[in-house]
Amino acid sequence: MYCFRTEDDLDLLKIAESGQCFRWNKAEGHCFRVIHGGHCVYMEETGEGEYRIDCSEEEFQAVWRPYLDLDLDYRKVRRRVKKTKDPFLAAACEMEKGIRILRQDPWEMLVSFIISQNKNIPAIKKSIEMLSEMAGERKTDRRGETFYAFPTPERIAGLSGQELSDCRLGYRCKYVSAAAGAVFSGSLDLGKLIAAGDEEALAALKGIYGVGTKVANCVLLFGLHHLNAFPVDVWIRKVLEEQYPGGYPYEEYSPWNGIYQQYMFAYYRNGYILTV
DNA sequence: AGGCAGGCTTTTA
DNA sequence: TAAAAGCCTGCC
Repeated sequence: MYCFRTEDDLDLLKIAESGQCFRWNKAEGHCFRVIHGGHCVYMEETGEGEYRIDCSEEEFQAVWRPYLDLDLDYRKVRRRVKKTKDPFLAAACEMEKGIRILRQDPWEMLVSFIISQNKNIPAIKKSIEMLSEMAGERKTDRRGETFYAFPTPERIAGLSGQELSDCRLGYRCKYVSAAAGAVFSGSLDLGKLIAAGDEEALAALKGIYGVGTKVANCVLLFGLHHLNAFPVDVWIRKVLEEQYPGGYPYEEYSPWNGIYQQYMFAYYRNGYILTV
């Protein structure tokens, strides 16, 4: 059991509902069961700014501290937005503070966001769990409960069309296969894209069959931690049309456009209340 | 060349 | 029945 404090933004519920992660599930009380790679922990906010994770300090430092992106000050990110100049984004930041951009596994994000197209979040989660059960390593968490690690590219590349279809992937089966093949064969090196420039990484991702601009930007932001990536989906498209008819000031918010995107996405989808 | 309509699996509300 | 953190193909 490891406990830590932070004065910075960290709202587990908001993160769980933010749409960037699909393997956070509510356990008892305000506790979340989080699967990340081959790890599974229970996380809980035990008091104002106080948190508890059922792992060793070594595991926290090595795995969960980077995962939660605790070394970036999100208060500082929010403070850049001036209420007088940009009331919509300022309100979004204030309402949705506590969201952070997790450092998730690039491969898992690639598959997850390929699956996400034309699905709602419960359906996305179900497919990911089925895929993990089908091809992921079976493990046991600290409470003795079974969980399945997200499958490797090799294991997914080895699944038959029928097996993928059984995970309710529908027409996305061939996309997932193509991605697994590209990563397993080495023609796509996701690790190398972490340090690559935004444009280069985006182009490499879009080279995969089934990956368009929107999915590629989600992988950039949530899998490769390119915090300036700005996925435009149907919700953000509406935000841009309604709130920024004269254009959105990307330059001004660089290199954190992706973080602001998350605030706006959550704010708008939750039914925003703009108080000027 | 670049833009647009139509189709695609399945689940959810 | 429509919509869901879309993308591909074919047509113009």
